Amino acid sequence: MTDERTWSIAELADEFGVTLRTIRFYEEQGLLTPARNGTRRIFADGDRVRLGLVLRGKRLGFPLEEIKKIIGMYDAEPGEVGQLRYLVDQIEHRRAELEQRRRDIDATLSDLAELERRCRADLDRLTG
Amino acid sequence: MTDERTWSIAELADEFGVTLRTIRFYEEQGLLTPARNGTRRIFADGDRVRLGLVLRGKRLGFPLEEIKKIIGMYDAEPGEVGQLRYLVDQIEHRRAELEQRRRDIDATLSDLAELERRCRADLDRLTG
DNA sequence: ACTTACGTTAACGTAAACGTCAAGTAGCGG
DNA sequence: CCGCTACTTGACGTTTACGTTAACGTAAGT
Repeated sequence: MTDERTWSIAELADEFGVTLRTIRFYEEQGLLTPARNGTRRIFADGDRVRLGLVLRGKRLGFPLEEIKKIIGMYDAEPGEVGQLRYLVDQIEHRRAELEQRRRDIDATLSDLAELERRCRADLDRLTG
Repeated sequence: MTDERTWSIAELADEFGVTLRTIRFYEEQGLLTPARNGTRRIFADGDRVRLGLVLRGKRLGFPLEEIKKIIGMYDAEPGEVGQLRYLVDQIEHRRAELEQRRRDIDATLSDLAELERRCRADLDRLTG
């Protein structure tokens, strides 16, 4: 059976290390769509997962608008053939983008490694 | 001999696909420090490299302030032992950050691959 | 001398992603 | 009923990273 547990806004904020304002803002932007009990927001497991995806996107430096599109791809209905082709196309696009990022990261890591090597050499020289 | 070629602001902007305003802004923020001929900016090879580093940092989603610190590490003087230790520390910090990013990228790529697999399966089913 | 190209500073405008009050509501223990 | 706690919706403020005029200088081509 599916996990029936739910969370309050404060619980989620606490768990993910964000503020209440942030979560409300994400809902306002259509990134989250929690249920309601009266006016109170009720977060189900799916909402939790989505928040995780949003924050992962943020760590990657994507703007929220981009993140929204990416997450949107996850829960798109199969729909018709044209939509599916379009979606596959989008996926390719994102993949290329991410692979470029990984190259940038690797280049930077390589630069940092070289820098660290030089630093350690200097340290060895200075401290004997 | 070192490459003595220089560039105008427009040449650099063109080469890197940014606006003049962007380059001027980067100078204002201390990310670039081109020489001058009167009021005109003269960019040497080092300035070009720095601009490349700035833009790579941007592709990675770092704010300019962070980028400034990172680039600052590249051309820090060896200096004293304490500074070197601090620098090595900083490098470690950045490295950890970047490695987290790479994990996020790999996770996302994996998600996208799974998504694409499902899309292609749907397409196969629909188109025979 | 006039235009065109290329450059300059100064200053105001803008969009994103929240922070930060302010003012109100809803439930619960005492 | 009182006060506390957790929650709500505005609404304005803030920072970052530039865009966008405005107003001007300079040097070359015709």
